Amino acid sequence: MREDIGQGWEENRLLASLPERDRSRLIPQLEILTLFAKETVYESGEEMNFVYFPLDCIVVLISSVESKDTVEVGLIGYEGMVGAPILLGAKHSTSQALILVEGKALRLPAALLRKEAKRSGRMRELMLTYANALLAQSAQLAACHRYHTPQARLARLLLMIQDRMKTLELRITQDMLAHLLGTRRATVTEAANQLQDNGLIGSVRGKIGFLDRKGLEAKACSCYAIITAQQQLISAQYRSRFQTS
Amino acid sequence: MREDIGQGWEENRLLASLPERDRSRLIPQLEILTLFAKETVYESGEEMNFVYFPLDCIVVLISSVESKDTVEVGLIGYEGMVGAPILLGAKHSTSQALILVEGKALRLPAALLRKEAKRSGRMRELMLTYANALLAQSAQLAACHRYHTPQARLARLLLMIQDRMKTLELRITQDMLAHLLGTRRATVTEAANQLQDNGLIGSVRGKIGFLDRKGLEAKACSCYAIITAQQQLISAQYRSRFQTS
DNA sequence: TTCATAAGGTACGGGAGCGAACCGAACGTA
DNA sequence: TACGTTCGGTTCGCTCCCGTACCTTATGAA
Repeated sequence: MREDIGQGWEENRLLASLPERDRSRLIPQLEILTLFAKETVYESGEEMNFVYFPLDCIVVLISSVESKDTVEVGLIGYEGMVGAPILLGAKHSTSQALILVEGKALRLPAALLRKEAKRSGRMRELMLTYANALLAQSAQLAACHRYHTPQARLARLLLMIQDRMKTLELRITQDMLAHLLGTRRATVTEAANQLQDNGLIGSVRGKIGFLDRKGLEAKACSCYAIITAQQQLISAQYRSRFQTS
Repeated sequence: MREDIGQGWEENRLLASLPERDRSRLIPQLEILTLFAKETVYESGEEMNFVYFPLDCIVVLISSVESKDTVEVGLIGYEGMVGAPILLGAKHSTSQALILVEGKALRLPAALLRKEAKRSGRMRELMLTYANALLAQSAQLAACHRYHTPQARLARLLLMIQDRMKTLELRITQDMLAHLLGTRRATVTEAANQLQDNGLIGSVRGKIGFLDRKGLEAKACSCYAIITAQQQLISAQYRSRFQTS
């Protein structure tokens, strides 16, 4: 019953939802580390050597058609893991994984994940369920980026980020937001200023403060509710299946 | 060594790639049926009671934000299966699955798939690998729909469809193509006429004929090559892992 | 043959977002 | 304090695509 207290696994919902037996076998193999904003976890096409369980950092999955033409296709925080496709037999990442918000994460060598997933059916099922959430998210975002206004998408994205943060201040540049939304920076500026004029956010150089969550939800497109509902459905599956937490 | 000849499983690459033992257990449980164009296999949010292995039909996965605002997020033919998320623990479909091209498919009750997947690690791995291809496809299409011109996307889509057909004549309306590309029908008309003027396709009421494949590839966006390469990588994994076919 | 319907062609105004560029201000680093 | 760099605000013309609408023609059932 060794615990390695302070590792912080309780902060990650996937790890916290693991059956006690599986988790205690996993924990000693986990390495805690700090991930810094704008660092790349996986380059597109690159081999995935580790999986990461975010504790308080946020990672975004990015798909691109040219080096500068990019869009967000997934957002990952403490509720999930980076590298889920490894469980699907993938060796190489098909998208870029970028640190959006600095913070800590636990990482595990891909080979060990494969071994443990083979051993424990429950652990495998749990993580596959999360992979399903990623798939649903990607599909929804495809439609979102196609149809919704920059402002609605910005509001949605900010809400999704905020859900994965503990503070009310987000360190991010409009340039980065533009890459995630697949628009120009100037478009983000306009959208952000509108939100600010409505008192929903406070936007200053390199930072965005959350002022009025309800108001943001009103401005956000329906995709926010859809994606959030899907993720909560997943969480419910965690609990109902494993009776943990 | 019963064979149930004529079931047609050889036509589906996933089934054909299964280890002989797994396949022979699966085949007696498969039911062959004809799927008709414009039929819905799964409605979005609906329970998935069966998985389908297309033989010569083509199914498209559609994501939507409003009933009329839709985009294609995945295309499935004889190389894959409809309902892969069931393997990820999903009960309900998160996207609509629509028959794009009429044809035959083999279907299997979801419960039986779960049972067989639990029994055979190889079968599970094979199908998860395909799920990974779907994930990659969805992500790539998100960027594609955001950045590429209607004409390039139309060419890409037509090529992807043609890859899954045996004939050179596709029965499809421009209205349907518009739904898949997430544009107006009028936009499809213009794009299709341009392709026709270049002698790449023959477009008549409700039908499109493929005239110049190389030419189409030249007009298609890079996403065609990217998605195709990913799918072929998957196929390579089938073979290398299971030494079948 | 008739007729309703489905499918495609075309046109028009309009607006949203693009690309590019420039400027000023804030930041941090020496 | 000074300076280079990063970041945000703003502008310009422009283009592509949208929404809408109307018309013609093919299709197939009555």
